[in-house]
Amino acid sequence: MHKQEVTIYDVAREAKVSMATVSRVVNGNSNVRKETRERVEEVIKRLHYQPNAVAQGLASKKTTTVGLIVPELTNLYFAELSKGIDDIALLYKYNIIITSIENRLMKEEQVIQGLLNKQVDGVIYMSNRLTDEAVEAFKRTSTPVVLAGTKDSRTDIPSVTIDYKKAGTEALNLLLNDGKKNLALVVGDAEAVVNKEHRIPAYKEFVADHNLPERIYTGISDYSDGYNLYSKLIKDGVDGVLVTGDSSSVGILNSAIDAGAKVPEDFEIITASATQISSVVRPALTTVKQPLYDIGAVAMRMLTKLMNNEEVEEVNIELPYELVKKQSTLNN
Amino acid sequence: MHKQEVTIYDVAREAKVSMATVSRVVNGNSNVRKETRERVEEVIKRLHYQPNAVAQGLASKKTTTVGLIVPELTNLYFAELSKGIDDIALLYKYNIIITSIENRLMKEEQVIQGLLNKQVDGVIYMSNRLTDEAVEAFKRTSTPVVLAGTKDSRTDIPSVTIDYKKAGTEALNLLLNDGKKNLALVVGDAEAVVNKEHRIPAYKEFVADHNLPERIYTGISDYSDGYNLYSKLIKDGVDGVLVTGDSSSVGILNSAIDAGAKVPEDFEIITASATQISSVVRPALTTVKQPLYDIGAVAMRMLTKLMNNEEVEEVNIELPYELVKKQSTLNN
DNA sequence: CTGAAAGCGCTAACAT
DNA sequence: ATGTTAGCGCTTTCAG
Repeated sequence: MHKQEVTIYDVAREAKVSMATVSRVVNGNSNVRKETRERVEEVIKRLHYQPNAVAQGLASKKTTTVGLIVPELTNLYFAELSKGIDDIALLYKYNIIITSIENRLMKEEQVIQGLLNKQVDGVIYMSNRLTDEAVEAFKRTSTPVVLAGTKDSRTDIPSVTIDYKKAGTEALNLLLNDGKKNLALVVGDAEAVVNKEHRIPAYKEFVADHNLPERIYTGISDYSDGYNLYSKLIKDGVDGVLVTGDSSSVGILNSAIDAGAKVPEDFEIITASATQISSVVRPALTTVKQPLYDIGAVAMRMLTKLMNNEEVEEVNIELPYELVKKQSTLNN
Repeated sequence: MHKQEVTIYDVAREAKVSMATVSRVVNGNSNVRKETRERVEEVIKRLHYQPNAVAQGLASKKTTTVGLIVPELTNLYFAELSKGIDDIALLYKYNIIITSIENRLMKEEQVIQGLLNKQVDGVIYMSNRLTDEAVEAFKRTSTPVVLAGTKDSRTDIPSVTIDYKKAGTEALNLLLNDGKKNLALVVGDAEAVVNKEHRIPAYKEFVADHNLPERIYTGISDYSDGYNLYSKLIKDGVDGVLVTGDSSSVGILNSAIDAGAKVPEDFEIITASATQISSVVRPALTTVKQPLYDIGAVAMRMLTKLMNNEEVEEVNIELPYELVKKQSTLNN
């Protein structure tokens, strides 16, 4: 922030009107005579006047900025969500302050507080692990918050998701139909709400219903986690896996290939979150295709309504997903 | 932005000091007696006072916010750069406003102006195509700007990059040493500074020096571009390619595999920007491994110095890269 | 339709 | 070490 050459005051003086009138012109207030407006606009252009958004924010109590909280920047899952958010934000002229919470230099509540101190008009939270502290912080503030790709059972925070439980069950059914009898669930963070309350219960229910052994592997988050897990899966006799993470599913796949396994004949893989990564590997992975872009876009749209105190009929939106059958399953 | 319950004034009254003293405490100014400080801190805690960053910004002319300009959000190349930036930004307590310019709803200069209006303390620009308008905007402002992963010959804007020319030559040499004689260069945006002024000239020089045919394919940006290009490459007799994009190189690879080509025996591929994508495919791609995280981190560090009016010895930094030999080349 | 004036919440001289 | 006093640049009643 450096010297601001031209202020609203300069424009007012030059156009021989008051600051108030310039402000009206800048903000498109209709209560300005045509000639006055044109005169002011001419001066604005001539002087290259640009309003100071910080001063506007202080005076109006609106910053036209929203905060984004994401677990990690280098994850295509969140990047695709963010793109949906970004497009809608642009449409409604909001800027985005993005904060990742992978770096443990700052606690999550501090990150949220920092955003609130910056007076963001709203927040979109995308971490799948909604901590108690975060929930507390969200409850304390009157700033609207929307969860994208995650939900919370403790509260009524608005959210946009898919039906994770149904999607999981559907995927497991595909594996079962392909004749696989030893189905495992591979998850990253077992405490993540979506896993804990949706995917894991869905899996447990499924194997119980079908009299199958229960094999849940947790803490498998990245490529190498997945790669290293494969041998254990084989040792346990697993012949079909539903993997929540994208990179980890690819790790398992490559490990299987390297071990000479035949995918999908001997071993089937389905990933529960499809991004670019899972579509470029060979054999291509069968995936639960979540409408990531749409989840982000709908979440941001909902946030604009909330920030505008508009009526929002449904605050917990579930979007449709698709089970896309590729070559990592037999698809009988 | 909603009702702010507690202001600095409330704290001052409650602690029986002036606003100035509270401000000093909040900002860690040492000119406060220990007991006073503690009393103020107690009140701050008790009242849950949080400074309003917008007001601070207006009064101090510093927003502790930097703007990031990236071509697209869903590209791991930029995500990895951003991660380096983010980590250093966190360290120095800067927030990040991220703006992508893929959406043509707004012209680039408007995006930049928007950032400037928000009074960001600095800008990091990552688009590989630095337009004249952007350069003009950067020249007009006194807000520091650093280019990350790109440079500009028209101006002296600080930048952090690698030696693209040298890296390209080295990669081409590898292909040549493997016995390939019909080497192609596959680029995305031919007008991108890095391509136009570094990679393409390096390639032209190389093929001229070695009496090889010159085959440059431009406009190949994403996976399907790459996938579709392969047949043309084969028709042209190409047996080795250096590909600037990550997704497009994977597209070429998969297309080659699908066509039954033997990689690397019949056809070699090197990608000039390694991200996660190029390492999970099989055969794994030989890559020019750019230190993306470091480029981002160094750029952000440089920006902190610039924002702080500190001395910066070298404003055009080149970081070391590495040619990582994988299975898409013979590596003789 | 336009202007005057009072802030928004905080920082930064300048005094003391 | 602490308080006083101006603003920072803009929006927003409230008059007229």
